[in-house]
Amino acid sequence: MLRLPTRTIRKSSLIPKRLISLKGSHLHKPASDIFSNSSSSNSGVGQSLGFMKSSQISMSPGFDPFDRSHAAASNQTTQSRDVMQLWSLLEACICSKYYNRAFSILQSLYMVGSHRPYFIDDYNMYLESLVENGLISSINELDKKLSDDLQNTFKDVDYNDRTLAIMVHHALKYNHFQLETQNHLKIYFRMSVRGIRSILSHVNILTISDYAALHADLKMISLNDIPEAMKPLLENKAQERKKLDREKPDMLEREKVSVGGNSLDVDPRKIEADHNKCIFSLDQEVKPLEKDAATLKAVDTLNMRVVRHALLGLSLNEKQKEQISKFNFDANSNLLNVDEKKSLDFFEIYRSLTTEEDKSKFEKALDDFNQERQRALENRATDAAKERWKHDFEEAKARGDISIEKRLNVKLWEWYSAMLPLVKEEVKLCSQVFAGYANEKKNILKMDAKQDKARLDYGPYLSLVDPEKMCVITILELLKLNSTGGIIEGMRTARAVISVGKAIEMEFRSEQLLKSESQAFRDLGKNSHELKRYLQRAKSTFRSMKIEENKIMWPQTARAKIGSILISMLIHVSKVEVEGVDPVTKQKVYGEAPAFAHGYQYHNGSKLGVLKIHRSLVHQLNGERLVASVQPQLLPMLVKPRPWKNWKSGGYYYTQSTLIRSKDSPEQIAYLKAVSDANAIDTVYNGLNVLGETPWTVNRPLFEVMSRVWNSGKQFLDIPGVQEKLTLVPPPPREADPSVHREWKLKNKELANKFSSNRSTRCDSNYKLEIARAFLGEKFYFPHNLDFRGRAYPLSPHFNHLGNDMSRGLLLFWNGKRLGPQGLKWLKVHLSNLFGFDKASLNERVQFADEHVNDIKQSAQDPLREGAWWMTAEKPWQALATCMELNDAMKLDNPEDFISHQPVHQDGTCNGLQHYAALGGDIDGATQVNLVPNDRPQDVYAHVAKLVISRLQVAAAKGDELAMILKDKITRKVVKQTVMTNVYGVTYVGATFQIDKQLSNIFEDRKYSLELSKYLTKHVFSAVRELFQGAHLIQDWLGECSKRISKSIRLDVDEKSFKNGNKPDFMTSVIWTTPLGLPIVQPYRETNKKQVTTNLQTIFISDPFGVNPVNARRQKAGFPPNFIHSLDASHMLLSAAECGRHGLDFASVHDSYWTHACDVDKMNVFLREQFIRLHEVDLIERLKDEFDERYRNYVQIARVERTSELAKQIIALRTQLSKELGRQATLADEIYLEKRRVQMLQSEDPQEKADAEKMVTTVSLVEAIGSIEPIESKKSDASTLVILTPLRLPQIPPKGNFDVRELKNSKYFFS
Amino acid sequence: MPLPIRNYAQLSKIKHFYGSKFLLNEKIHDKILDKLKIEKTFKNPKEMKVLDLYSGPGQHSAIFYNRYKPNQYGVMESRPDFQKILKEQYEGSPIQIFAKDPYEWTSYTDLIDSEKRFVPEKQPHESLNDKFMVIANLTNSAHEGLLMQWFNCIGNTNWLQRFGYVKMLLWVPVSSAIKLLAAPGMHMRSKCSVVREAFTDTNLVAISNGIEKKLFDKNLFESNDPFIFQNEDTYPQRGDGIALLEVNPKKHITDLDNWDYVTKHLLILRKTRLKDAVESLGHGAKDYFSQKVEDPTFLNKYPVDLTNEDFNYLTNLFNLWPFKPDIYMDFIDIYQEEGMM
DNA sequence: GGGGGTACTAACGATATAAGTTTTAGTAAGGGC
DNA sequence: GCTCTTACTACTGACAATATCGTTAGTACCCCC
Repeated sequence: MLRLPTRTIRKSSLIPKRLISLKGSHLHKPASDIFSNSSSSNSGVGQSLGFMKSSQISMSPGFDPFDRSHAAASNQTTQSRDVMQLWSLLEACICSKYYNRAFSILQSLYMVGSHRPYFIDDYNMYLESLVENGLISSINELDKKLSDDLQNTFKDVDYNDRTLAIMVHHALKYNHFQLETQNHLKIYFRMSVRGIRSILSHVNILTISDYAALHADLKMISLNDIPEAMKPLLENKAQERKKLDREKPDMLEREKVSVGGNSLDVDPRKIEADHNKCIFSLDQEVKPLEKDAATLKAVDTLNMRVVRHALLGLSLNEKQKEQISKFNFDANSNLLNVDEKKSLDFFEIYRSLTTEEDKSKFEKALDDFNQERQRALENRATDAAKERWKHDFEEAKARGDISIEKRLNVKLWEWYSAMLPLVKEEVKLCSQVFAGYANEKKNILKMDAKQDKARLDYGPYLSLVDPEKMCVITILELLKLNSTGGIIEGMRTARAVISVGKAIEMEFRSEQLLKSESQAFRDLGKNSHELKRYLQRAKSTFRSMKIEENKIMWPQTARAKIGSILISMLIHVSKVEVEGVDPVTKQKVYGEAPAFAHGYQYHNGSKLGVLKIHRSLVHQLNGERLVASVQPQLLPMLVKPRPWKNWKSGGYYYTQSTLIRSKDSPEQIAYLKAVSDANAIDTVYNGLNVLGETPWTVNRPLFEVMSRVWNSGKQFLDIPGVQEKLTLVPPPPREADPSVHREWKLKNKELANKFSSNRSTRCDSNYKLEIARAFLGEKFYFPHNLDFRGRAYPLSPHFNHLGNDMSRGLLLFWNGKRLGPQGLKWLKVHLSNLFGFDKASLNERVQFADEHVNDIKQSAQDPLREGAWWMTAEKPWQALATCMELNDAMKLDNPEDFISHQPVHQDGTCNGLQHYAALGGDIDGATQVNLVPNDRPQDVYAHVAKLVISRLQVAAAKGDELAMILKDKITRKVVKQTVMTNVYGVTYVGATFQIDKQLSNIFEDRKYSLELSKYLTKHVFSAVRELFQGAHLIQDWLGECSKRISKSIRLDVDEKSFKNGNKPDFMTSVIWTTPLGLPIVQPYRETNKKQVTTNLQTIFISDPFGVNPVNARRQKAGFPPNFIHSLDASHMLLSAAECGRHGLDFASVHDSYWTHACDVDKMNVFLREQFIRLHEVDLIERLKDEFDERYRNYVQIARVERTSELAKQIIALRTQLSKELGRQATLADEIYLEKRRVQMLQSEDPQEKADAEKMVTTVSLVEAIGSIEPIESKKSDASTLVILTPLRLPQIPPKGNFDVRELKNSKYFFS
Repeated sequence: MPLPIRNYAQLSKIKHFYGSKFLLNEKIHDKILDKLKIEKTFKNPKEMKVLDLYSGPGQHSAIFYNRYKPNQYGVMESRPDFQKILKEQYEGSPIQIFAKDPYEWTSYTDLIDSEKRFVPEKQPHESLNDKFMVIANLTNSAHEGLLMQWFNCIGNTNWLQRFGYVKMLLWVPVSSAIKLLAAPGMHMRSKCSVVREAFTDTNLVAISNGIEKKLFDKNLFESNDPFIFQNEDTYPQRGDGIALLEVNPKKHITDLDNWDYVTKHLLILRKTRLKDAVESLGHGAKDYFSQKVEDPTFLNKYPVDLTNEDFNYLTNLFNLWPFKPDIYMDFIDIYQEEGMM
């Protein structure tokens, strides 16, 4: 039973602490005195973990979530949308060099008042482009342009230091030794707004030469003024110059490169040969990306040699040495090991190294090499695909191949070749239209005029990316989308056009980045190796800056439009050979048909636009390896991810990712940005960076087993077998009963569904395997970001440790650690857990493994033997990996000496319930989920099952028939899923369905089993409720809070919200701050989808920048589980950071934490400490305080009886108000008045304040009464009055007296 | 002895009408029957059998029975409040009450084939069955789907339509009547009106007052001369008006699957010239049809203007196309996938 | 020359579509104590 | 008379989309005063 020292008692003991921390006092020492260990030594953050700082920021009066900071320009939706569109169009026009149009867009932007303060950024972008593209031919011209623009056209705008940086950069294009130039420069520096350094900080405008000229030649700036990252480069440049002046550089001299202090002498002739070969191979295989790629290539070539020599300097065996010398270290031609023969197993080499010194040398070299490869990888994908098609095509042509079944790539090349001229023509037409736009339009034919009008819309976007690339992207995207969206042989048009548009945009972005990068660093060519380090650092500074700078996203409509243009061109040109049967002659007929066709399908009476892919092509696609078309942004990384520093800087190098995957919630981003800018969420970044920095590799033996299974094409474990084609049931005769027709339809739907889900899992497995193959022997990383509740996910979606058993089995930690005695034990426990034997004591689990030692051996040695033991595991692939690991270890004389790479998991027992139990203080509940120390793990599910059984027995005794039938059928398994999902707010129906899934195995009759399930669900729910009483009270409280919040109104509400009279749109979403300070905004709002006309059809999409009314239902249903998830996410990040700090490799799947076997004990200590740290504060109470603060002065709508005194007062007030207004007063008026009152109350002016206190509004009347509960009415008829009341949240439910600190010694908390 | 008939005041006391609407004026029912002259089809009404689906309170059933004294008159009603009043009124009378759900196909097979409590006479599909008629009230807007399915059943000659071309008197919402009766070229022309045109001769027998005639084919009111009754004689009074349709099934083509595919798809692009609209029928359809259709002006028509004859013609061509797509693949399987990104 | 009105067009909103029907919550009524 | 249960009807975001039509708002042009 629950003992109830009420929350108030507990609260009083907490008050002093809370008061201090609320004030943000530095005096407050973490309560870590209790644990004198290192866990809270993390300076600064301390006990508050970030919550206080962050929550204060996001509630401060100056913070407006709908301000432009997140890309919206003001709280007026339409305006922000306009700004966004103008921006993206501006960018597109500038990049396409449509400067006239760009200028007129600037003028439009200038008109948007709220945008004014930021306008100069846009102008700078324009100016920079003018300068870079040589459209300004003298210093004076630029001066004149600037003064014209800023003094006349854009009067109210001032330049900033960035503008000046552009001016400086421009001036330095001319001979800077001339006095005039120098004078200009001096003037610019004098004009500086925030000092010379501020001008010079624009490393993405000023080049090294610029810095060099200013510093070395003109002595206008001192070295200290130059940004840190640039200094070494500059110094080097200076030296180089000197050298250049002195003598011609000696090529041979520079072949002496040193790595890690080891000087390597190399035969110069050999290197020269390498060099040539390399250039040759580059020219042959891959077309240079851009004109200055040649320069980069030289660097790479040098780098290659460095890497090779570094590697050869290690103590390796002969075979390895030979492999290394044969391996082509050119990053571009060795993106990934597509061809296994050529590949080098870095992991194998690394593993064979014996000394730490060798290892670290090796890793250094590998990292250098991988830096280049990562760059190439992120930038070369489309070219690579195209080259492959071309290659296959030419090969086929050489062979004289004319077979009907052309190789896929040959076809693709043909389409590409046919499509390219069309695209080029269209691009040309677009630029003609723009030329016309400049000279004022002239009248043409009506049809053309319409088309041209459309071109004005999409033209700027279409001119940004090389037509060749656009063709490739279009083709690849469409192939990739085959059979998505439930369409059997095709895809949804809407998705296709958006995907293509998005892919074009992505390509544009990374191309931009690369282009500006190589531009910025173009003067740094042939340099020594040390410099590369600096260069890399400078580049990454540069990149981060560039990426962050980019706030522009193309509007969905623009994506859709260019996507549809490209797709319709492809539809037009792509043909496949087809065969059919003439229905009359029954002869085979051959012909040609479009490969893609646009059409429609109905679903529930609504139309759906589809792009069908021709059958003959679909067949071919099934056989192909499509790995080539995986976007590099979706692959693991070869180097450590860019660490998270702020909300949009982290992850891949050439692609922007945001900290939170927000699906179109500007509100969420605004909160995130505010706290990120205030550095209030560093704990989050820390945790996330630990996850990203864990190096992984592929488990080769396991891969080989899978590979064999895969190639057999047969179904195996969770890999579905190859399936030829979908065969549907023939239709029943026409006159068959309608029910038969219905059955037939259902049957076919089911078949199709099974087919496509099989296809997609097989396809998905294929992706996984192919990616794994490509990463065999590599060292790689998973960049992570968060979902909106703060849960971490790897960015690379196909292959990662969150994937299914197969993906997980394939992954190993790159780093190895000696097992030691505990490690061996944990490895065995791990195996036992993977078999589902996880509710026994640790010793029993070890014993389990020991008992199966022969099975382990056999599984490891002959995994594909019929009926091998590992296949019977709950998670077979991981079990096999562990068997192999154990087997290898046991081969040693002392298995404890084994260097283990296998991640060992520790899973929370129903983690959601663990958090609930801690929040609610349920002793029973806490015991059941192992928060309380015990000598063996508790099994909640079994316990609930027991409770259910006893309930049923009681009911059965009373003669309840259903109970009698069920009472012997209840097992742990029946209730498991329901108990688990109960925490996540599963609905009654959902739970019934889950239980039915279990019961239908026992009971034949579907209807009957459903009835039983319904009945049983009730009992399971109440059993869980009983066991976790406190937890459920909290769940209810959370639900009630979110319901009230999402039905509340902000005082400065938009008038538009009241367009439905007294039934306003509710705009308030539930927002809270996690213990780590991450603000969570529930993104559940009504979607406002609109039709957008494209070339093919209209598509139905939502505008991501709209601020729509909240979806109260989802807000309510989502909050309790989301809150818990935000806690488990916080716990995970805290644990990650802690593990990282202690040098553990760490990974997590939400509530399953992974580390090396030997570190499990340490990790367990950390994670328990962090859990305690998290829950030491009364989180619920803090949440209520936060809500009270955040939603202070919000009002809600209620109904009271008209006969009540309050109602009479309000009616009187309203009558009076109406009289004053001369019209019927509305709720909006009342809110306005209340807003005035609140504002005046906060006024500095004592008179005003006094007035406000006297002021009476309808809300203040309610406030005076206090509670309206006695007169509140649920009915909505004439007897009730609709009134506004202040938002009040319900009282916090009492808390049980479980003390979370007991957890410290509970070894089964996670196990 | 005639069956008792309750009046409007009595019947409107019923608690729930489940979204259905009924004409509850005895006199008007009589006038409508006068107008219908079902004797023309049922030469000897005393030999006929009538199945009255969703009969509601059964006022019209009793009126019909009193007038024609058919061989068998069954009402099928599943809604408790109606069942209750039917039982009170007609239990033990010649009107048989079947407490089954007319929505369920099994209700019919059970009633007719298993229980054999109501067995209509099967007649060849040549002319209207003169021994069996269906009356139904599908005025609940939720039943519109069922209405359309029943029309499909005429095409498939299954369900009650397996007993021959069975005349149906259907009470439907005015909106459904407009949809079904739309002629080529009209605003509301859609597949279901093509279905009606293809499988039946349908007349508008009676309709609520206050309906704009221009929503119907302009000839319809002249040729059918529907009886116009007052909304006040219906219950519940709120909601849109209702209409009575007389549906007479007729001979039609049997290649329904292809016909269905062609019609359905072409009517999506109802205002796109046929030459372009056909492309949505499959890969390369435009080429095929441009080549096969002989009359060049035909391809310049709009799908919305086509008659059922035209659709039959196109279906025929489609059927002869060697590269036609698999029409049975023309569906979407449930919404799956889409992970997080 | 200016203002007002008209004509045209873009833009937005509404509606129908097909044809097994579908959750889920909230409210009203009814029945049992 | 009260509370609890049941059943019906109201939700509709999964008409998880699109073609078409009608209306409105905006703009340009012309004519008249």
